[in-house]
Amino acid sequence: MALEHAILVSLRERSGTGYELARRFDKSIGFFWSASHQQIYRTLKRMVDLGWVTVTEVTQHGRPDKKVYEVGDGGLDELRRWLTQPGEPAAVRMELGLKLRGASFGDTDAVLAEIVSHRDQHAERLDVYRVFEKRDFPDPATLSGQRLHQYLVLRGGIRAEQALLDWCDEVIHAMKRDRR
Amino acid sequence: MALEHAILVSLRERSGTGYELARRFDKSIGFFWSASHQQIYRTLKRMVDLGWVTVTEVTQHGRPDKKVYEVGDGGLDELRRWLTQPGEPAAVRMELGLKLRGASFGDTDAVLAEIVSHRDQHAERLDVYRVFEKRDFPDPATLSGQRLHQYLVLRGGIRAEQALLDWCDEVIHAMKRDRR
DNA sequence: AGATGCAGTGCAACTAGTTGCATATGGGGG
DNA sequence: CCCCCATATGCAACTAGTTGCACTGCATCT
Repeated sequence: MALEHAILVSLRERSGTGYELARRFDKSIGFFWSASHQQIYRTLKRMVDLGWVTVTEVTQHGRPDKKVYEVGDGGLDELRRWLTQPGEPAAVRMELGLKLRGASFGDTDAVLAEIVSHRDQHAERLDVYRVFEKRDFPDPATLSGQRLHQYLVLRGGIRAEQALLDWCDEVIHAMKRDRR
Repeated sequence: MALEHAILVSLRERSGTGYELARRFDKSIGFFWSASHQQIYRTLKRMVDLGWVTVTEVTQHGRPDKKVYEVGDGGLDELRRWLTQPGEPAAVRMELGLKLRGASFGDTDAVLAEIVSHRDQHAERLDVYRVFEKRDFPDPATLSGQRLHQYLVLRGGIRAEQALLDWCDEVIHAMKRDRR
């Protein structure tokens, strides 16, 4: 599984609490790997047992105490091991494709309406990514190392959303034409 | 979950055995929804209990007996219900993005090598899809109904693979430049 | 005063999906 | 003759991920 590795990458960039990790998985990391806070807490516990991360309890004033996690030597070893170990290319999972394929057994217009709605959501995400791109990486040609890698991951998100958006538009166009 | 619905769509297009379904999930349906045979057998059993599909045992000569599944009225109802019920847009899950983001903590060249390998696999899949497109849908402008939907799903696969391929090329180019 | 929201951690029960194994029939190749 | 392959179905045990709930404490909005 990769959640451990997602956590290792994120904690390596900056140490933090389970709560903070959950926030990150709603934002940057979450653009290409999602996880709920329950899953994160459970996994952090397991990672402590494995010796991959160390935990420090921090007493706070005015808010609940927290546990700050850091990547230990075992975690670094595992990170490096995972990075060199090849994996399978991602299997595409398009629920909308499934619905489209089944559309003629039900309400074709309802499926079309859902595709229109998804189209708009992809357009919105794409806008968000484009803003990040302009704001955080105004001059991509000068990037190097970790910063370059971050930029390239964002480029992947942009390409994925753009492809989904274009596909939705193609489907909407073709289905509207077919309805006439 | 959507496996039930994937099976309903597939069985609606043509009735068949669990084994046959598993074959289909290795091919056409599998391009956008994968499932192992164990999962399929278990789900089929549950669907019989739910009254969504009916099963007929067929004695065979020369090979093991089989169970042919068909979509029943309950299954058709469920299919229609599912088609009108909106769902979330797919969360993008890019393990390669994760590795890229973590690359600077380990062996950058190993990550690059994996991206090159994935690039080739996406190119291969894309070729397969392009062959299907030319062979099965030589004149897309004339398509209608179910055939049109099948074509559009294939178009989604093509766009997804093309986007992944282009992204891999962008990453490879940028990382090679950075290495110099 | 009460509601809402953010920060913070966690259990219990469930659904989804994977991996390894077991079993049976019959055909083809070494 | 034995092993592998294709057809065909399935259990058991595991890992992964979701959903719903419970608790604390402070700040801010109504």
